[in-house]
Amino acid sequence: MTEIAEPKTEIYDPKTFDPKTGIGGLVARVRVKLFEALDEELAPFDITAAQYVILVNLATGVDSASGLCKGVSYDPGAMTRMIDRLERKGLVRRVRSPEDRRVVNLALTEEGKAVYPKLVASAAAATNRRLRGFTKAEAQQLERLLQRMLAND
Amino acid sequence: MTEIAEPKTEIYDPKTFDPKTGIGGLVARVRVKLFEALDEELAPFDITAAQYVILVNLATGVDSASGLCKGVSYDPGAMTRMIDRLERKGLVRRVRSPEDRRVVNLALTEEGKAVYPKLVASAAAATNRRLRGFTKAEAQQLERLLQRMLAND
DNA sequence: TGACAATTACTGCTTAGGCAATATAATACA
DNA sequence: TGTATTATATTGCCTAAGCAGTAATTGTCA
Repeated sequence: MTEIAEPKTEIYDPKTFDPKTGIGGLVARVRVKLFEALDEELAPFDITAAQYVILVNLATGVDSASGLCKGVSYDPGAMTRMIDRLERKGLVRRVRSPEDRRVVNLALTEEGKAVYPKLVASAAAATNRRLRGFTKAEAQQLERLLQRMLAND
Repeated sequence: MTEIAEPKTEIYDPKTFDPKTGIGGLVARVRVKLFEALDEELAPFDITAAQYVILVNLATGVDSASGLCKGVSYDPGAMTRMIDRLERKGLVRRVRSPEDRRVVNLALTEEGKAVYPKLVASAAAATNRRLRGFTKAEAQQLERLLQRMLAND
């Protein structure tokens, strides 16, 4: 019987796997801490971490609701309401696209563009707080490892 | 003027910080992917990833609602209802504590104990899927880096 | 002892995301 | 051309988490 060479990818043995210290649990807890720190830094601007993520995407090229949904794995319905909130705050503008009349083009307003750099600086500060004690090389290595996990699709 | 020696911990420069590739965004997206994989693996058992986390804590020593809240950074009200759901499913049992009559002691039912190992194996499989291409050493290094981020309080 | 504070669990209210159904517009193609 | 399929955005409904307020119990300490 010819066996296909199966790559050895069993990092965790299901028999001995410790769910408390597994990477899943760690990632979840780190994410909570990072979002807490970010919400704290952004509170003076009355912006939540979730809203900040949307603004980042709009500031860096994404210009439609469907593009946002794909970029941040968000439900279209939730996205509509998220944009409602950002529009009410005067940070985002909706403009029906002339080329494709199904799409609503999104863009930061002048006010949105004005606060954006401050939000980014706050995010950097929040991240730095959590990375206390890290060298730059360690932070970059962490980035690379996480990017490889993301790439596994 | 005497300056206090400030440790150099500025991993990210607020001026040049790229929010798209920052560790915060990466962690958030990796977490989404891990939870998707976990939900998928747990679907046959009709258990969500969030419920699984609670069961893990109950199986590994935590025995009260307040203990759970501390362990998983969860709101007490949300926890009450989470336990309601697990109790309805017959996986968890509430017993008023005789020592401290404020607390409700929690424990896995026989049925809960019976499925638990299968859930853990599913979680290991879900994690392994995301770690395809990783060596064991790389996975352990990722664990260490995440643990250090958690320890920064 | 007795008054006050802290802890634990719970309930109502609000906010917000996921899913399904819908309307509109664009695209494919027979 | 006309019809079916796909894409985009929106709305309603359901679920679930956070927050504030409450009741019961325990701890503190003057």
